[in-house]
Amino acid sequence: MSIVLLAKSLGLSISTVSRALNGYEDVSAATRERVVLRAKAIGYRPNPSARRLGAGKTLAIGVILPAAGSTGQAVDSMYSSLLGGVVTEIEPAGYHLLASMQAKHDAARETALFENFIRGGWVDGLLIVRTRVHDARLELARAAKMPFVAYGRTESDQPYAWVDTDNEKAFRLATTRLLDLGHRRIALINGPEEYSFAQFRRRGYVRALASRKLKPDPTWMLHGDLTEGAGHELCRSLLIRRPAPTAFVCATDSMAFGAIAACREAGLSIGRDVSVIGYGNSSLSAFCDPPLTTMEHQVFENGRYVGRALLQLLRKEIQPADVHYLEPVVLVPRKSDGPAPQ
Amino acid sequence: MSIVLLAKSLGLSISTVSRALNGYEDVSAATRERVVLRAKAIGYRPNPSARRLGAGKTLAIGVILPAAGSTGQAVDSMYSSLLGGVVTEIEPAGYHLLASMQAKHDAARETALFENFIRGGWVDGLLIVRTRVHDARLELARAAKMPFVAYGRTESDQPYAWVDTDNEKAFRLATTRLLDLGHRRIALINGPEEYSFAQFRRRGYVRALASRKLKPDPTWMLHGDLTEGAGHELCRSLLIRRPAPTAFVCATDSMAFGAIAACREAGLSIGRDVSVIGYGNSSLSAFCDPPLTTMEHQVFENGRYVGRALLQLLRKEIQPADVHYLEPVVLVPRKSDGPAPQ
DNA sequence: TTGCTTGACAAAAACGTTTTTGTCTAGCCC
DNA sequence: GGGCTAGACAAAAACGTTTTTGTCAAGCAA
Repeated sequence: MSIVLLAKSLGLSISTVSRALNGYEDVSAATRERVVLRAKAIGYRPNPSARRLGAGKTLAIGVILPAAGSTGQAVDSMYSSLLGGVVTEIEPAGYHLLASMQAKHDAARETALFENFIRGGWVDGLLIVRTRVHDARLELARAAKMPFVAYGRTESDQPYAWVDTDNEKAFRLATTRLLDLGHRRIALINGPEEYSFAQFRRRGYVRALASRKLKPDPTWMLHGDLTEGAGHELCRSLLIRRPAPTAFVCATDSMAFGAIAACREAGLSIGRDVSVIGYGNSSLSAFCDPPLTTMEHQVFENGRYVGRALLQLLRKEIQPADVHYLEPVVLVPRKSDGPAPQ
Repeated sequence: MSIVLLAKSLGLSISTVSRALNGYEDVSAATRERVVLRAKAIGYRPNPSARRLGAGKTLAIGVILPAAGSTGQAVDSMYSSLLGGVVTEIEPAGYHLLASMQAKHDAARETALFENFIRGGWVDGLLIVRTRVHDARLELARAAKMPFVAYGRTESDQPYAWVDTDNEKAFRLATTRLLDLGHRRIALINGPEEYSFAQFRRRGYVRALASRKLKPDPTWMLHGDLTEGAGHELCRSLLIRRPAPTAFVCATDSMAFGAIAACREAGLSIGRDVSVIGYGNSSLSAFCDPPLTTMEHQVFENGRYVGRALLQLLRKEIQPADVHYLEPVVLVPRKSDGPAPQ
């Protein structure tokens, strides 16, 4: 009954107070000021639930966090920074972030959860993270006319809003660097292949090889979870081949650390006998031994971009097709790679 | 108008339909079943906004994510797993997680944000993370009669619900292990001292020393951000002292990795010349070189515990004083520590 | 029979806003 | 002076539920 009291204390009608507070033009400047002042004075805060019902808006952006790895017991830590960036932008506009989580790596359950999210009227907009090559979520969101921004691209014949890292360029750069160092047997330790980022990375890797007339060997492009364990396992399986790779490009720093462990177990010196490049420029990468050559990835900033884009989409200031932000990628050279051994 | 249509299609009143769906006793079993069936058939989903307004509940749990480090540009990655655990539990009960973020390390702004969260009617309950020794947030939540669970203890004369790790025991175990290995000059590389966990860890360290009649030296207990950079810096400042420490107990694995880097730069062999113990059992700790001796910390599981406690508090099935869960801590011995050098 | 209780449902109020539509006055033009 | 417009505010409807209160018949005891 709060706005009622406020209106009463001002001798105005509820509607005038509401319109004054929401900045409508049909309230005189003097009245508006009086209302705003009094509202502040008595500490009036519009009830969000009532507001939502009245305006038909939820003032919330939804996101479904993907579980990391196959155990489903953790969330990829990258997302906390992404969400931090999003919240930083949407919070001042009065929006909040409604987080759900996908318990397991299960596309069907994920779709159901997603549909509930959309259809249930929980949110005004969506953040779709970790896109797949073919991603049913985009179609669902579109069908429900729910504004969204995808973090990562996907295959779609319709325009849609996306923010992505230039994965292809990143892996082209990394692979080219290794080629320039004289490596010819370069393996790719990639993430799960259903995710678009893995496809882009693979493409970058393949193109770098192709530009030197080298034929990429599919058995040297492996996929696994984005964990140290998977990196370790995949690297090991590559090292026992003859001839073995002399260099590894990894989908994340975590995988790179796993690969490094495997190389070390095989008695190889990192940066001399074998080269490893990671991705993400995690805070650790500068402090490990040897410091990891990796690719810089500004997750927090990307989150901010996503947040701004979502707000503009909600206000219909822009169209989905206007949101195509490809984060430039920078290689951070350190000591985990070096000239190819003879 | 959805429930209206559903009611109409059944020839029942809105109230009966509502009560049937919400499991009230004054609806006959037959009618209830008929309603539930039809609701499912026509895909009826109660509008959350209306529900919130009608019931005076928001069906949301609020959390304010603390920024990591002093830059405020990232969120501590630990929290994504904690939130994952919380969501896993509250989701099936129809609750969602509303996330906000604290842009900078600024207690005043944090309090304002927090108050808005509580007073604004955004949430039914709160998750208060990274508690301080004196934490204004608890008083605010209590004053607003908002149920909450604190992740981490604090100094308070009132009972409150908390879930915490046994930080004291963890650091007692770690320090004792080093003492057993013959170390006498053990330094503590701790987190920011305003946080309660840092106090508990310090206490564990001090008590372990005291139990061997060793007098803890305050200049050997340093505080810093929970980052590799801080761990590196603090460790360096300790290594130039004479006599220098032969062992380091660190507040997080990240700090430990930083400390290890500093030791290596000083030409020390980890596990031989110097011992380092971390905390958190991060996925990396098993794969680094040498594998890191650390303490196991089940963040996801703790999140689940928090989620369950929150639900029970909201349903008033338990009192805040009933929620006192101290996660047992286990030391995971690996290779980053060893006998004290002569 | 009367009165009371109980079971099953319905009517209506309440939740606190926003939005739509309405009213009234003053000013202006012809 | 009549009609029109614009400005400023008010009344009332709408949003879609939940909750409170009401109704009515059947059953039962005295």
